[in-house]
Amino acid sequence: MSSTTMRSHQCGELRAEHIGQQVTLTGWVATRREHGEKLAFVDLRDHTGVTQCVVDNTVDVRAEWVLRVTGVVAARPAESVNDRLPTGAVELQDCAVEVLNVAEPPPFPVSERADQVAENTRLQHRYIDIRRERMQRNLRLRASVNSAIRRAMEEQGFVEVETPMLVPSTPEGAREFIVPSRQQPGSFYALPQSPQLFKQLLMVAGIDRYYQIARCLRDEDLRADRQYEFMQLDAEMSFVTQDDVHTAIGAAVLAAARAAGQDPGEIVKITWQEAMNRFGVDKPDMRFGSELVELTDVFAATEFKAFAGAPSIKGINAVGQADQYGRNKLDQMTDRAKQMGAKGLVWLRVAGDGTFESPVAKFISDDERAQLTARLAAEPGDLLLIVADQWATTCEVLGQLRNDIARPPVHEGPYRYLWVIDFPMFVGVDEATGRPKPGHHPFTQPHPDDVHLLETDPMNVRSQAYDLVLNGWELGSGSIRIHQPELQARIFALLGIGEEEAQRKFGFFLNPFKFGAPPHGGFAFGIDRLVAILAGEENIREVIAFPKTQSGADLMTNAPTPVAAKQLDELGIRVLPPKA
RNA sequence: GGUCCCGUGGUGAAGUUGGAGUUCACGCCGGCCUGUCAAGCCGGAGGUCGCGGGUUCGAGUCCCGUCGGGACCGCCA
Repeated sequence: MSSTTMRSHQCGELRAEHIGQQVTLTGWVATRREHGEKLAFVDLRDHTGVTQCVVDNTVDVRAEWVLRVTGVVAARPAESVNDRLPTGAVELQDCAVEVLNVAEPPPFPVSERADQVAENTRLQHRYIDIRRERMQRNLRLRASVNSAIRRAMEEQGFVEVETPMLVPSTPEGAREFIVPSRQQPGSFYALPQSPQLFKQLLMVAGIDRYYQIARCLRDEDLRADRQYEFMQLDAEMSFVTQDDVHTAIGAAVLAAARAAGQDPGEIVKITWQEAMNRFGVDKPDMRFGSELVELTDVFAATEFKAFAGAPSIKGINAVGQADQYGRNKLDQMTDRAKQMGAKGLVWLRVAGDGTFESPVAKFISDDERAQLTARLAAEPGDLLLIVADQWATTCEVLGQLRNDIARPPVHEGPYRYLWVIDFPMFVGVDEATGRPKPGHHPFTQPHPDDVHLLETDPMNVRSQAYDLVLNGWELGSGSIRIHQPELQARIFALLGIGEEEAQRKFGFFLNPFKFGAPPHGGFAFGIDRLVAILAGEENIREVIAFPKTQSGADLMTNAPTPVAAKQLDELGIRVLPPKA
């Protein structure tokens, strides 16, 4: 199957069963070991592995030269068998070497040693970097994941529909990349942040089950888990509840995990409320403990002023970590807590006799200490961290500290998939308008049990929005959408969006809903993030063939570049001089 | 927009209190070598210490700026 006109086998293929066959291999020179005038070993490499070729040392071949070698597969002498190599039982003898191309010495070793090389050097010569086993493994894993997702979606009756890359600019959400129109100078297309509009209209159009492995683009600052362009499994379904969506998307994610050779188990469901209470974040990493513990009632009648009257007091136990955190580190942690909005951070080291070592130990009564010790299961050597504040702040600060202190690296299993459901409909209040701010997008269907609270108690309305989380990474999110114009009007009214504004901003999207929009909902998850975690990589650049740097540059092609004045003229664009 | 870290032959690192571009490993070039597989041995070449300015008798080292790379915050409905 892998043979071509130029080769009979690939470099990782040959085994004892091939002994005696004449074969032709093609590939790159991995290493050359010379032993005098008559003998040299050349390790020939392709993406499948290496094969040792025994050649006459008068043949001049160098690292990364491209060769075609024809020879006879032979057993190695018993003492020369290499157990660390899959092909180590055999070698190619009586070799005829054809140099297909020469090569300059590579700027970095084409091996795992390049893991230590500065990333910009790897990115400048990405075509060499990708020759390495690690990148080959990651890109091929990515292909398997894509393939498994496609298969899982198609088995469930989803239809792949391609949506446009040149779309209207919409004012909401992430910053967009815009593309000037030549035919209408002064007008612009946007590159899609997601196929959101189109996939919902495909439901109106009766596609029923849509999916696409879609490229999405957002002009926001880049991070270890964010690139300008990224791939999503994008899907939408008609006549469903959120459980139907979870089942369908879950099948695709679990199929992807299995394609990566894992046994993913089940996807657990927890509510947003529970996630915040137990883990302090809406994307919990459930691989480790140190969960948040409720302490408000313990300090109901406390003498300690920092805790007295606080609406929410919670704590975590950094088990056995008392020695790890000196005064300096604890001060840094306190600063971090303050940056996140806490008034302070109380830390307590549990001493050998069970008493607390802490600047505030004297304010904590014996009874409070006993209850704290019991609730947090504190043992000598533990470090206890307590925050007292508004419920949301208490949860968020401790959740972040929990991750800082105890979160294992991504490549350490197990893999814990979960759905976080019942997100709040609104998060916070817009300072300028006094209106509630939507938590997801304004087309999200409220929870049916809470619809009656929309006007009277909006901050306690749950939505039918949900996230898929893996080991503390948000893989994606989705929702059941609003398909009823009256309900949509109520939501817009709450957000302070009048009919005219709604028409102007969302008309092209909402008007089609008048023509028979079915109940529908959907989901999208990031394939780059999923593959990174499955590959054990901390950074999505490691699973992207040609990624951009944090400043949005492609170091290999030098994009972005200025363009010719003539090109700008044609588009009716004039570039301002750089700011002084 | 902000905070922090990094920048020394092709690659990775060390470089002390500011005292000659010094050192180590890999790679590269040449030589030796018939069983290596991180081959070995001998020899050699290769640097505007990212760039600019300042302090100083003297700067890889200290200060300011700038460029490039990274982590994070903001941002990502």
